[in-house]
Amino acid sequence: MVKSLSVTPYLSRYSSFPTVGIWNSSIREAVNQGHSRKALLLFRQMKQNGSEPDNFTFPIVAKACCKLSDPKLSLVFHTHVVKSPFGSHVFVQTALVDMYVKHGQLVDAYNLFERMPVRDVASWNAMLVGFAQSGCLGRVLCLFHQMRFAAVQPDSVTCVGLIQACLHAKNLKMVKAIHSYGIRTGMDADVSVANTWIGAYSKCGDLDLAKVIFDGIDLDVRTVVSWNSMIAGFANFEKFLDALSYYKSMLHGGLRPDTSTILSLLSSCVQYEFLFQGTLIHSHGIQLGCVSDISVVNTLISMYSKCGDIVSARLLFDGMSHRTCVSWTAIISGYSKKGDLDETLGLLHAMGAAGEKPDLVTMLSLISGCTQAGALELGKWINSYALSNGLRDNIIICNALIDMYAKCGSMNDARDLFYIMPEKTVVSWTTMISGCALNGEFKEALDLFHTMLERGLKPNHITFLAVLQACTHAGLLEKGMECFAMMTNVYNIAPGLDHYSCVADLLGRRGMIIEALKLVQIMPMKPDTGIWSALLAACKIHRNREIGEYVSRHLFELDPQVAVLYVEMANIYASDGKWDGVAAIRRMMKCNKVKKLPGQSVIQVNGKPHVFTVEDRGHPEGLLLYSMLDNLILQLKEEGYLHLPERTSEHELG
DNA sequence: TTAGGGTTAG
Repeated sequence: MVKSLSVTPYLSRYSSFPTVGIWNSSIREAVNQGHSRKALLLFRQMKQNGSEPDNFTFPIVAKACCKLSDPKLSLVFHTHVVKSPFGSHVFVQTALVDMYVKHGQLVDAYNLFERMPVRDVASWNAMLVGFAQSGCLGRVLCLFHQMRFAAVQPDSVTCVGLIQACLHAKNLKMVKAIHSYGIRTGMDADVSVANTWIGAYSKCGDLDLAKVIFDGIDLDVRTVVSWNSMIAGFANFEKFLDALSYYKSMLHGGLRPDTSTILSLLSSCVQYEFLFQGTLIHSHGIQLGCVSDISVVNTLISMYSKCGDIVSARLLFDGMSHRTCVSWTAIISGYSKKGDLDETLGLLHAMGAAGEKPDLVTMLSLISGCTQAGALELGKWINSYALSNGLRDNIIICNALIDMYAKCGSMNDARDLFYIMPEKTVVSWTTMISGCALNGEFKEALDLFHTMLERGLKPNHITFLAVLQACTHAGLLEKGMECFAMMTNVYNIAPGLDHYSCVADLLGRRGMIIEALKLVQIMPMKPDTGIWSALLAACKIHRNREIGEYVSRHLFELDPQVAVLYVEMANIYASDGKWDGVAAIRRMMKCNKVKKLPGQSVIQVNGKPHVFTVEDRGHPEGLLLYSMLDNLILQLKEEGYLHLPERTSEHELG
């Protein structure tokens, strides 16, 4: 039955005896207002009225079908088109190609495209965008060449499609090549093309270039999408303050932010120190009417839990009338990061009871929670859960599980999983190398690194960091220096501060303090407290008071509130018999109001966390623990390990 | 043309 009443508003203002043109305008109006079902009803009514659809009608109806994404409906529509005398018209066939592309039916789209007797720029674009969105860069480039061979002039849509394909392939070089092609052909004047470039460069990590393009768009031409693309770029790299500053400029310029702006901004707000600003954005979202959008609520839950305000996150979650898998994951992730495994598991069960199944991201949040809490048993349970739910075939899940096993000290489980993985990525190898380094399996770490290279995998900056850490902990100076040189010479990876820290630590531990200091002085970035601390520790081990004083001056300047630094320097003076130096440090600590908070270790036994500090006698089984420790030290000495560090090596201070 | 929950290091 045709509900004629529901479609009359679109027709009544034109005529009671509509022509094909009037039918087309009415259908177009319904589609543009988002009323796709009404558009289809109008189309049906048009045919029942005896009006024959023309080459303009079909593309509009195809657009309605696209929005409804119902393959059955599309098939019915296709049969209508075939029967029509306009079925072979280029507009109509292009609309069909586009419809199949939007439904993800690329084979059907391409079959139709290949049989088209005439193709215009829109037909080529529809197919090209289809391949681009599926990440087939090779096919996109091939189609682009064929298009130019067929003497069809590419336009801004072609350009956007090409950029999307390069983004899928994460090919920054190709993005730049297409950018220069776009400039040569004058397509950069189109704001939507410029917006795509901003998005492309920021996704590839080149935020400076994104800024250059953004600045190049005239103020009165910039759209909300231009601003959103820039803000999303900062959000991708968790640069909240930059994102916020652009948001403020956007407001100053009189533009009204939309849901996308709020979502990006919220997703970049991930630190406790920004919680207040996050709350302000939340209220902006309410003013703008965005919080009725479920995605915004999900992101708010995530924002509050990442900023450490799990209570607000839970309030929002509990107040939701409808929850998706993303909502459950956001709150589970919050509790899991907090280390609250009881609540995490409770929510996982509640999720199942509510009829939602955990997906890949939910599983990753759960595994990462176990890793942080050191909950090996629960981690194993999640492993079997993933296995029985068909999620254990996923490389990312396996990588997270390997990391969990390694960080919980269960290297055999990590190995078992690593070796049965049918396919491994650089992340898998890096996780395993890093796990070996963490657990003192230095030879295995280096063997894995070489096997990885032999298999033709390209290590990244994190792989090198893991390898350098293995070398540092094992004291393998030559090997470490070899890998450090390999980074730049073979793999063209510029070492970061962390890599320099590792090498400085490696040199310092071996007593090459002058060489370590020289490295710190010549490196291209400003040394941080970490690298100076490594040098200070080396000065302490090798009793180098002179360089120790120089290093500590830098450290005091950078952060005068770090207690360890005073302790280390006092130890250097004490070991040199310079008691006036020790006294001076004590005075500095008092003057700067520094208090030494002891470091803590946490271990879970039978699901219960136990917290320890240095020389902690407060544990209920403290006496037993220390007698066991003394026993172990005695046994080690008997085995020939004579140079054990003293348990109370720290100089009494504070 | 822009957007939500997440794996390797730190």
